[in-house]
Amino acid sequence: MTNSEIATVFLNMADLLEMKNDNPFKIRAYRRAAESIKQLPREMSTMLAAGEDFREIPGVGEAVATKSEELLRTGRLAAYEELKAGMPPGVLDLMAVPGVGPKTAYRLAAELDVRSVDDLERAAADGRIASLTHMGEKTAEKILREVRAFRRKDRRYPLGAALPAVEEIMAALRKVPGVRNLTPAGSLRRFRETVGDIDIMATAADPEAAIAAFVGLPQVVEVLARGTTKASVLLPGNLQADLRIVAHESFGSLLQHFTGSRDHNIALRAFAQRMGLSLSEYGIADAMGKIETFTDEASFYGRLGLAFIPPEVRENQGEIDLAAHGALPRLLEPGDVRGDFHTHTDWSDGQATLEEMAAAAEALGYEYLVVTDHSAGLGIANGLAADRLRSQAERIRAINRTRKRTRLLAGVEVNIKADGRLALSDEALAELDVVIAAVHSSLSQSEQKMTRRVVAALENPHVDILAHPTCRLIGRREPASLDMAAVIEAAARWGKALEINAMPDRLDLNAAHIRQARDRGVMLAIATDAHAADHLSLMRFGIGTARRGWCGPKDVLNTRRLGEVLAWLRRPA
DNA sequence: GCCGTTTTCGGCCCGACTGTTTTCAGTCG
Repeated sequence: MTNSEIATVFLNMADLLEMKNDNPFKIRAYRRAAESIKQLPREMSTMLAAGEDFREIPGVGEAVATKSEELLRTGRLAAYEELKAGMPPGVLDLMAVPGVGPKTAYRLAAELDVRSVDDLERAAADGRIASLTHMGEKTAEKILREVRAFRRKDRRYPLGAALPAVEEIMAALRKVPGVRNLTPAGSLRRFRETVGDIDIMATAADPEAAIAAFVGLPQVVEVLARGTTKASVLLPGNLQADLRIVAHESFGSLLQHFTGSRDHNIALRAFAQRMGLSLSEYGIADAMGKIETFTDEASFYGRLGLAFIPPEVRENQGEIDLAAHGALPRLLEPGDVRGDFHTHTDWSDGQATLEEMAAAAEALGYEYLVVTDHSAGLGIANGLAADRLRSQAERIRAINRTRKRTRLLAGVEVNIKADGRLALSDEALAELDVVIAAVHSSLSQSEQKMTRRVVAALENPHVDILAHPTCRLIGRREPASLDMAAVIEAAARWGKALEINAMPDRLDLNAAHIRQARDRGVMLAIATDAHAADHLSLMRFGIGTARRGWCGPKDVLNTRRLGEVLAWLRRPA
């Protein structure tokens, strides 16, 4: 049973308890524990096998620890089954519809025998919902609208699609006179790999002009709401974007509030409360109720005695305590990056020539660019066998003689075959500056098999970096089942680096695994997997993901100078 | 149910919006 399955059980328990009007703080405790479990960097099954205490997990105490263990050992939870048995069937499913919470779901299930979203739509359409006490026509209409939107709406959007959309909108709004402080908020600002909708905040001399410009953008498909300081629109693909024009004096607290995460804000308010202060989006109130306002986030956090907390780590994962002690790590910044470790050219399936890639790397000011075309082998277009690889390395050396600013390193992305052997001989690999190894096929192997396979590749003394370790494609392909703790352990033992693949649809490793690897002292290499010259600019997605994994410059290989990188590559096997 | 540089008991984040209501409950972020 995975962490996310366990978390779902506790979230469902919280909903069921809420339907029964149980103690709201108990309900919140279950939700907090679930959130904490969902964000764990390690599988609870692994922790159980290692004999670790679940009560070390924030928000998890005696009860949740025992229940988690029961779930892991038996696959069921008696208390949960009992709770469900006392409730109308299907009641939890109704809550998938926005606007239908536990109380509404329970009433509809109990009083109208609504058991599914389909039932819900019928009950809303035929007047039964409107006939209930404390509900009416408007409630029924809203539910009907939400059910239909729910059916056609894609849930979350990949950051790689949302971020360019936001930048386009902001570029247009920047041209509106008097618009200042344009900043994205929400999960996009925190660099989550997917976002639910887009939130943009700004101050403006003439808010209504800013709103008018926003709803008038050419990419707007539909205007959902338009007020004097806030508007919501639908972009292509049903992506919702909100613009909020806020007062300048409260911009800091408002941006902080709308950046979240929810859990970070809850924890921050609890922290403030212990100081006798009360937080809201409008500022910080003292015991007398006097509100102090903040024009920027740093002074808002500062008033609480906290260092500025970067948006990427605002997930209630210990950042508040560290900020209170001035002990937050300095996170990686774009200017720290000196090169890229995973790129393709037209020698295999890339689009650009070696020279074009070198020129693009120079334009970025890189000290080095590692060329890692695919190896020959199973299912990979135009992969290089040993002889072509040798020719490419010669060509690279020739280019290095003419270009001084960026050094090309000869590498390969060698395929890890289904049995864990590599697609190139040790002799061929030995001639190269950098070897990255990656799985590309047989992705549905069992966890044991896949783990053994990847660990075997890491064990090869010529392999330097494991690329896109889980092979996931966000929204399209689930990660391969892989015991990441074992992979990290292997990388630590043999001094290998793990890749943070910066392709926005990969972002692999993910933030939780990055933090786990970093905490274990494993080197990380951020790489774009570029298949064209302009893909080198995707590095920022890798940097954002590394920041979500708490990485600073020393945790990341490509912050090193060329000489240090070459020394690292010669490390003893 | 969880948790402790105010507590092992007594607290637990805050505000807006909506709809159905004579004062508030539910939902959301």
